[in-house]
Amino acid sequence: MKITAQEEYGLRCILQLAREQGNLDAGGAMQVRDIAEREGLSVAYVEKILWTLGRSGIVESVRGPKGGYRLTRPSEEISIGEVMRVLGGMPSQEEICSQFTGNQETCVHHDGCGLRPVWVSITDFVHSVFDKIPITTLLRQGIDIQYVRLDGVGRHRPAPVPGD
Amino acid sequence: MKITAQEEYGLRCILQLAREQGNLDAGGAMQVRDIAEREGLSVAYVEKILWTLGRSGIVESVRGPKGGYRLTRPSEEISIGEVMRVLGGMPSQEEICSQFTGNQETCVHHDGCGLRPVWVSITDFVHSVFDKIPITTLLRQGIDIQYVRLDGVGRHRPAPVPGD
DNA sequence: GCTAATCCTGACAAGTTTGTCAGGTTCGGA
DNA sequence: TCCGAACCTGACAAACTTGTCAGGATTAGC
Repeated sequence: MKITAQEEYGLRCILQLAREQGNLDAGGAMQVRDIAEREGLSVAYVEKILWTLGRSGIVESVRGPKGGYRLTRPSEEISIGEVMRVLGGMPSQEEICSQFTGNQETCVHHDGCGLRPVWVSITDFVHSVFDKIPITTLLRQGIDIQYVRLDGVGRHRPAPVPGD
Repeated sequence: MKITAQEEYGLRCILQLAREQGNLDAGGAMQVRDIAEREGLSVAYVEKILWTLGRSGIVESVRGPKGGYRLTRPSEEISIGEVMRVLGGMPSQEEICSQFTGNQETCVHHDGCGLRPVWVSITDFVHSVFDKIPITTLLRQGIDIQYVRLDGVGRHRPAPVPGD
């Protein structure tokens, strides 16, 4: 399970915008050059990444001199899962079933898990977790496992929930 | 975030071994050819994957005629995270910090999250989740999100748990 | 101790991802 | 109105991943 370079850098760029969001005037934007400099990336590469993010509506551009990029929504409302999906790392359900079927035309898991490849199980799961985590979590602390209750994972019957 | 082909196929091979585990005599093993056939993969490729798994002690080989592969431990004791790490998709902590630093020599996150790239936060998190899920979960049902209680992820204070 | 079945392993071609380049388009301000 | 700062975008070389190939090493059974 790998984070692609685009995901890493895309998230970093988004985090730069999130940090700056409070400092900007209404209508203000952050320049690609500044982001590139702070992250140690080339301007061309940051442009490419921001273009991808822009196409899907997470960030928007302001053209012309004094232009740049900014988030379209408050950073608290953007989830890690959303950003990762946009950056191409997380394939959608439809794409999944056409991959990883080996040499045969149809999925070969005759019994047990039916047609679902392992892929789907794991990706589904990761999706549902990261869709619930806002990017601001990464600004503060990384993702703290202590806030995820893992009781019952991998068992058939949910373990009793200790009175919270 | 991508599952690599090796992870997908490696997990499938392990699951084949796990399914067969009960049917085998003590000392018995499953042949590469059978696994390859059931998964629709080439024998050569399955050999390569099993060799990787063998090197790290998750499976072991029996050479000669009637040889093959088998798990070294009961399948309930093998976690998805362990298998994924072995198959090369999940880099260890040490490897992580030497990657993804952009064009500069040192990590450029001056403030906020210190030296940790986004990479580390997310990978740490995924590790700690998958290390708790045995591979047998994939045999039964995929990973059922309903058994993972996500309340509070990404918030500072855990949300109340609704009565089960 | 042969033989054949089976695992073992390094080298390599094809495909994908990564990051750069070069040239375009838009638009605020002198 | 024109200039230059800044975003926009397709094409491409380098690096990595994937899956195959060919030949080698081990050992059960005769």
